Formats: sequence, structure tokens, C-alpha cells
Amino acid sequence: MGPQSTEVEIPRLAAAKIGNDVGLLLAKLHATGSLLNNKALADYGLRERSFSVLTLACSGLEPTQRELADFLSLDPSQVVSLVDDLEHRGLVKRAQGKQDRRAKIIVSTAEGRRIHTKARAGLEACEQTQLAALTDEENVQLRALLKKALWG
Amino acid sequence: MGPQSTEVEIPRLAAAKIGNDVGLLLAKLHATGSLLNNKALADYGLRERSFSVLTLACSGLEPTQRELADFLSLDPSQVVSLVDDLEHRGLVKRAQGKQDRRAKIIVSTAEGRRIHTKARAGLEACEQTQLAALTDEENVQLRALLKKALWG
DNA sequence: ACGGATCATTGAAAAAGTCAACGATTGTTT
DNA sequence: AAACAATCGTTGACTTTTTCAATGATCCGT
Repeated sequence: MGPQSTEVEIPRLAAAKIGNDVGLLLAKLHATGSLLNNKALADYGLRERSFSVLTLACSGLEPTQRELADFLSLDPSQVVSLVDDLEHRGLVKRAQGKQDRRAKIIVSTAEGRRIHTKARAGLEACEQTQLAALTDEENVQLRALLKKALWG
Repeated sequence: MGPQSTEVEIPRLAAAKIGNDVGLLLAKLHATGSLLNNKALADYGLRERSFSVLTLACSGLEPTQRELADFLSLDPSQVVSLVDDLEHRGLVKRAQGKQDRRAKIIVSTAEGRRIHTKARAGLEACEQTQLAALTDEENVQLRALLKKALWG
């Protein structure tokens, strides 16, 4: 058997004009990435979204659930579920908002930070796999472009 | 009322480390993009996915449903629904595979091509809106990086 | 203090995704 | 050529995700 390559072969259909469609490219890269990420996070009982929530809970930024919903492009009710799950497992807890007593601030527990550190390591390896075709410079470039597209 | 700006303000949470997470950036850009795209395509009774199928049907590449499923990261059964819908509306039709009589080739009708041309115009304007923060060069660069990440 | 708006939460309804099974057809093995 | 496993599109069941309206508590402007 010849040299076993891990390359993804270019599909015949990529030749179509739509192969330049940003929407489609984003959808595809997002789809394959989510698959890998969720697989990597499964070891820690997390998924892409719960990991995002946990990360922000660990960030020291003291996000409210509303901020999480906006930032993660989720419905507020979805955030409730995610936080419920993480809270039941003792990884985060809800604290009362400081200026606004309606809002709940999500903060990490010590256990939450422990899990988060481990999970992040796994995820970063995963990300590197997904972007293996890019050089380090291109990798940085891609992030910068995505951020600029989002927030100018 | 002062100068009405269309800028998106940078969310407080973007400062978190996760603001560099490729997975999250892709998810966000994809989410906001899909919203815009679907809104733009609604005028033609299309959504992002049915538009993709229609585009490939119009491409002359004569894709099979299996190829569509693989290329669009969909389950084969989802392709059935999409093609059913487009076929009922007379925009595409199923033709028998040439080498393989199990496979069905999806080709566009004249009406399908008519609608597709119109819809594409709307979509391109939409894409430009979404990537307004990028220069033309960065726009090209982003596409190139996404394609390279996907197919090397 | 009043009225309208926003927060987290709930629950229901709609949409999307996943998966196993099927007939028809193909390619492969014997 | 006969038998076998594999693949294609399709169907239907099932689960998950998304969407949305309603609610109590709280905030803000008047």
C-alpha cells in the first residue's frame, strides 16, 4: 500500500461557482469542525456550546446569560439549558447580577476551571488538526479576518 | 438623529480568550450570514440549502444526490427533501445516472436557471454586506484561506 | 408611583438532524 | 453464472435543536 495520506480529496463539485460562496465555505468548515470538536470534548462530557459557556464563565468577565446568548448567537432559553447542565455538574454557578438583580452572572467553580483547562488542551490539538493545511501564518491570518468580518 | 452607523459594536465578551477560537468565530459568522442569506433568498422561495442544490444543478456538473449530500455536509435523506421541493416547483428534475442506474442526477430546468440567476444577484449583494468590514483583497484572501483549510 | 422594557425561565410547537431498514442496482467473489 | 456484499435513493421513526409566546421579577424613565 502506497503512502497513506490524511489529505481530504477535493470533491468534484468544488469546481462549481458555489465553491467560492463564503456562506457555503463557512457552513462546510463549521460542520466538519463541529464534528471534530464535539468528538474531542466528549471525553469531558462537554460539547462545543457547553465548552463555550464554560470558557466564558472561566474568563473573569462575569457574563450574564443574556450576554452569553447574544455572543454565542443562541436563544436565551438555550442558555438556560446549557447553564443548568453545567451547574448540576458543579462546573459553574449562577450569581446575582451586581447592578441588575434580574440578571444572573455565570462564574466557574474550581472544578469547572480544572475541567476547562484539560478540555482546552484537547480542543487546541483538534483545531490544529482541522487547520493542518494552513501554515501558522495563514492560521493567524484566518482568525484575524474572521474577527474583522465580525466586528470590524 | 446623528449619523446612523451600520457598524456592529464589539461585544464585551469578545475580549475573552475564546474570542480567538476558530470554531466559535466560524459558528458566529455562519450564524449571522445564514440569517442574512435566508432573508435575501426568501423573495425567491429559497433558503441557503435549496439555493446550494439549485446552484449545483445549474452548474453543468450533473451531480448525483450522493455527491450533493457529501459536498453540502447533509444526510442523504435531507437531500431527498430538498430535491423534492425544488422538483415540485419545476426548478430541477431528476435524471437517471449514466454509468450507475441507482444514482439520480439533478439537473436544472430553464425556469430553475432563471430563478437561480436572480437569486444569485440578491445573494451576492448580501454577501458583500456581511463582509463590508473587509477590503476587496481581504475578501479574496478569506475565501482562499477557507478553501485551503477545507481542501488543502 | 406608574408604565413600559428587560432579565431568566418555562413549556409547547415547529424544524432539523439522525438512523435503521428497504428495493433496486452495482461490483466482486466464488 | 450464482451468490455475496456494498451502494444509491427513499421512507419512516425517533431524537435533538430551534423558535416563540407567556410569566414573575426587576429596572428605568417620566
